[in-house]
Amino acid sequence: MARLSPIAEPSEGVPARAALQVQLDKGDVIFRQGDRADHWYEVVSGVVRTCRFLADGHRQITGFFYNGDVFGAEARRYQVMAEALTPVVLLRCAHSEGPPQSAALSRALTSAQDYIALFAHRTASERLAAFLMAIARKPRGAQQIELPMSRSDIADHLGLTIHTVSRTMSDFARRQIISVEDRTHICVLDHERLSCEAGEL
Amino acid sequence: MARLSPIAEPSEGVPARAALQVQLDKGDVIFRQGDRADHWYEVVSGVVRTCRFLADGHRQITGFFYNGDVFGAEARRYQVMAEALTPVVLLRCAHSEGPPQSAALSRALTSAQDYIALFAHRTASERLAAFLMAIARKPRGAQQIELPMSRSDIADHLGLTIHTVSRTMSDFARRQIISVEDRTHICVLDHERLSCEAGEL
DNA sequence: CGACCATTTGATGGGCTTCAAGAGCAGTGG
DNA sequence: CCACTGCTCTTGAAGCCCATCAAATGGTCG
Repeated sequence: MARLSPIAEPSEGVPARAALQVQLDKGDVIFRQGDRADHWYEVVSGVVRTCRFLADGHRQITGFFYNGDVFGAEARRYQVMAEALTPVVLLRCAHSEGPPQSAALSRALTSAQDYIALFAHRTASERLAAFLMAIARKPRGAQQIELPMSRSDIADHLGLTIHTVSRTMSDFARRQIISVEDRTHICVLDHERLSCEAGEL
Repeated sequence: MARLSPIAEPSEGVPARAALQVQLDKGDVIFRQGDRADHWYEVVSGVVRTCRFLADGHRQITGFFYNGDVFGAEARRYQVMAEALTPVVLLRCAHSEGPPQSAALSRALTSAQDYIALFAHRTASERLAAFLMAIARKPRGAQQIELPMSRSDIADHLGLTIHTVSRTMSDFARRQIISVEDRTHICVLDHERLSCEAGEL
């Protein structure tokens, strides 16, 4: 599963320190909920998802991580499980070599708070639109965006059912806000109306 | 408004450093959303609430903080506003004297994730029950719990309306799970059924 | 008392979940 | 090549939960 390459140079912002470049296949588990949190990661390429399982058995996808994103910056134990959604290349940094930068932690905290805002008092349309816009910002600016995650992943991320996600996606397509090429590729046809749907008036 | 006392000793876990003890009245603003985050705080006594305003004008109460809780550990700028819900005594630590412990940050991150879990796929009963149980754990173990926050605060914290909060509270009382003494005091009559309502089967 | 505010309670409607079924697609094997 | 299987995704119909609209109650303060 994991192929390790020798020492690699971490990206800017991260002080020089031992960082191992790790290569993983689609579906590989990076760490599990409850494991001792002895490393934190930065995505070089590919997409990672983190999720946790709730008391009632529901799955909560807490985030999708792209190039440059940091995850697993918890202290002590991981609060979530991390999996490779596509083949990925990661930089792995040991906590022993210094705590995860408080910069990384507070970035995580900020995104957690943004994520909370997504839930409160927001309709399915608002959630999905906000999600699509966030994804659209991620890679290059092309209006064609790739959704490496399943509908089920999106639903578990947005706190909806796959039915509602699918219905809302179809609704956006019907109204020419997006067009659905296939399951994993959509085009944003009208950024303005999409951001309007997201509630950013 | 703020009465500052000389140097005080921070609580365990926090290395010796300059910490100012601050005393505030009910309603005082501790910091505002967007302010430069130059201090972080630990509650000595009283209750603090943090909130942010969303694009649509809605208010989101992101947390209530009791004795020993840390808030305002953001880097750069505060993401939320903090207010004294009751008269409070706080320890105030400057960021300049070292970053907020990554311990404090990751505690904040953990509680943010717990908070997210509260939102996803949970009914009004589950949310309110979980909230009441969290509050009940906060001070001493007495079954009488105090709610220094208004129904509106609770609603904005749980992503519900005051109507639903009130209705659900009445429903719990009708079913003898809690009893409502007055607006700010309730008793938990049946912890087991309350935790059951919270979804912790 | 009377004004004001927070809270409670009732009635109605809308949005999302749930239940149910069908469509599209990859893999397997005859 | 084509059934057959299993999966994800889509779509339709019905019901429930919560927001909304509306009004009554209770407490505080002048």
